[in-house]
Amino acid sequence: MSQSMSKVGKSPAGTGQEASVPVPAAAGGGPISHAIFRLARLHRMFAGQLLRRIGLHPGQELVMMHLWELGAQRQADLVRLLDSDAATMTRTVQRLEQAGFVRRRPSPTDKRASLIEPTAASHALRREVEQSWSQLEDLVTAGLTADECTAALDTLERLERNLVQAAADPARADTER
Amino acid sequence: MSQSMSKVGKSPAGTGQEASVPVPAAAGGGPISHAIFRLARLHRMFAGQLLRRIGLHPGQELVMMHLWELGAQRQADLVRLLDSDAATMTRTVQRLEQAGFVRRRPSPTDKRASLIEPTAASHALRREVEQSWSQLEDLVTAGLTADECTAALDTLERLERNLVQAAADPARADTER
DNA sequence: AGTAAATACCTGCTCGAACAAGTAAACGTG
DNA sequence: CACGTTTACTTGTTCGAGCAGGTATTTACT
Repeated sequence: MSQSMSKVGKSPAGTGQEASVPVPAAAGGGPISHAIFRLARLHRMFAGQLLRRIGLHPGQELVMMHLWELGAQRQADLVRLLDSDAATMTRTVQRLEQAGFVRRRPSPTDKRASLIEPTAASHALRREVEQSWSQLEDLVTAGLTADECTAALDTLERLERNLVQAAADPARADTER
Repeated sequence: MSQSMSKVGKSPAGTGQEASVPVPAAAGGGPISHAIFRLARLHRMFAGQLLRRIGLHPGQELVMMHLWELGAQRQADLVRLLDSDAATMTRTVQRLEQAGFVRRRPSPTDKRASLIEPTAASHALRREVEQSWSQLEDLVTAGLTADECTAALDTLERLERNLVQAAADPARADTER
């Protein structure tokens, strides 16, 4: 957390013009991009903060949530579920295993794969993780009405959709149809 | 990029109900948080994609932009400007130096500090970096009217402000006044 | 059956992010 | 001037993320 948490309340209060946190200058081009960047940073920081108390590192909680909800999964399934990377998943699972939150069992049908399942010990964390998530949600949506939340969600998803589409398009645009 | 870019267009087209990308399940609690998470991920992915072609790693471009705009800075100033970490900055600067985009000069007034300045070689990148930023901005705001952009920016900043405040508050709430 | 291609994982490497310590220089105050 | 504190940076470690191979298996096709 180092910096961020301590010196976040910048504005000398009065100008009423500056945004809220860092980059007063170089952000000129790409205000939205920059806002996404800052929001994401703060968000990750808080999530990390919350998770740290539980004993998980950011990212691991997503794996656990999926395992708790869907039961044993192969790593490849987790990769697809989290839209993550096979290499990252290998190491994340190794660490979760070493931490005792997860266990590996060879797949009965595929000698290449192994099934990852949550341990009994991990279930003790579930409530805390879910609580942290809703706590984070409360923080970020503080002072927003239900309607405003919906609107915010729409906005976020709209931006997301743009990027998703941009990720799919580039090749097409003429192959498209 | 691995996964994300390739299998991003999920929905079998027709249900019209599912959001757009990963986590169909475990996201229940904290829809906004989750949306922020996904958007940030995609956004970082694109930024990384763009920067990679230029020869910079995500994060380094921000340092360079500040240096180009403000001229030589001490590491401590960069840390404050980017709201980053001193340790991270040390290594980022080392890598930028090694890559030839930055040079160190001992501060004339403070033997502890060194001034970081952009090299001539780095200036060749400036245009490309700025172009990439606006390209990313275009992608993310595709199909949005100016008003919608403003609204989106407001939303993002609203959420950001909530987190900023939450970072400042915890101790207070009674000390507040 | 026999071979080429796709899959499931693993390992090594670079990088940013964050925490913990540690060193050296600059300050502040008595 | 001496003493304690703050400041500027460095180094070491863990972790997620992403890229580039590398090895068993499984599958698809001829």
